[in-house]
Amino acid sequence: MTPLEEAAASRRELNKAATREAIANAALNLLRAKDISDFTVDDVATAAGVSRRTFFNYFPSVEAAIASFTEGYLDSLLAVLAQRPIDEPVLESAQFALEAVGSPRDLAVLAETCDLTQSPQLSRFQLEAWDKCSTKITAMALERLGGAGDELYVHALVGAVVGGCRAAVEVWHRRHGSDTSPESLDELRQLLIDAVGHLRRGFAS
Amino acid sequence: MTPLEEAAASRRELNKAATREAIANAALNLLRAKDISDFTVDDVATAAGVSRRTFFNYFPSVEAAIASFTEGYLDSLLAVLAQRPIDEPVLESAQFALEAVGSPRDLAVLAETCDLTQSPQLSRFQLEAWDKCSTKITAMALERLGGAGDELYVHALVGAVVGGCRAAVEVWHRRHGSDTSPESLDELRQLLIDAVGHLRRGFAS
DNA sequence: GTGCAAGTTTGCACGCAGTGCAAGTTTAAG
DNA sequence: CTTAAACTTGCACTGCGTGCAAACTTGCAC
Repeated sequence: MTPLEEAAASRRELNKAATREAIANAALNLLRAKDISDFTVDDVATAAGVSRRTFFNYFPSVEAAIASFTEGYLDSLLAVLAQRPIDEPVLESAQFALEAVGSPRDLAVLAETCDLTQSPQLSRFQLEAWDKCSTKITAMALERLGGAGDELYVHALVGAVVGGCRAAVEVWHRRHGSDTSPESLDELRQLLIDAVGHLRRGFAS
Repeated sequence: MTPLEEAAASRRELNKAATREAIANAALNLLRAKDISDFTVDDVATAAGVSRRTFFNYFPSVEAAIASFTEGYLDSLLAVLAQRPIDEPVLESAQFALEAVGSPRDLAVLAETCDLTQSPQLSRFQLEAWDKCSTKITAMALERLGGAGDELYVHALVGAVVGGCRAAVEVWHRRHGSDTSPESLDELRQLLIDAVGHLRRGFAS
């Protein structure tokens, strides 16, 4: 276990991470089986092998547990983005990150949870995940520019990119529904890149 | 009362609309006075002069009542958009709508609720309001094009526009905080238009 | 008007969400 | 081994959101 990649790998941290994952997975599995309104926090906690109270030590609601997968994917995307050279145009960096992001597994879970998002409340948590991502990217971009860039320009650019990506996911979902086969996921990735491509090209219509 | 503007103005409809407004205003007034976690649905209902149960006949939560103002503003924007000529470029239509939208009152309330949005849950409902707006605009655009336009292109364009507008509101809020004076609101409107302007111009950096 | 049908408000009751608290259990470190 | 800090758990309590049925209001026809 390389200390650089698995920082802070004390037993405590490992246990916490494992518990968190167990809870999130338990929630996802239950959501796969039935509607979110047909099971309770108690059910998730029991399935994860922890008490109801412990569940709330990790997530404020079932919805938050589910949305943690979306957050995870977007955070890994952010990590790629953070390592791009400073002088690379932002939209190129975005396309690179979308292309590069790790195992198809992350993208697959994003796609699946997207399909499983039926309830309004869960939908709100998913929106929040995207919004948190926008905030982080904007902060990163502003920090990199060090006060050189126009505030509105940067915020609007990031907002547009993230908005475009959300649109791409929605288009994919309309077309493929719950199909998370590798080919389907390839198209999702392509749609994401194309959406950013439209931004690069500008909207002339 | 012109039947064209105030459609379905039966006594029933009027009463319902009045009650709805009373509840939303009661919620907003309470939020002005204290943190959202420091009052309950009961408080809002009492302030609005209805029973707790009736509150829930109109809104599923206090947050939804507050977010109804944002929805109202965005819907009025949508109404302007719907009346633009079909051949006008979308981004020009958007700028026109942002410029034209009615009384500064609507914009003022949007700005104020934005400043009052501290709690994560309220924030989620606000995000939902913007997202509903995206969905409606996209549906309108697709219907207008009648299958002629590229699905991804339209979705991405709308997503980018709405994302950019949200960014503009955030920038304004960072700069002006809770200042909803006419001059401040003028700058908000200008930021919104400039954000769409950046999209028209394309992001070249 | 009278009366009826449809829509609206309200109280009641129930299960569940989310949180503070304090007592128990596990881990890290001297 | 001991001790402090971190983590888990049970308990209790407030408030949310909803189904239901009884009142009440409105619209419409006779």
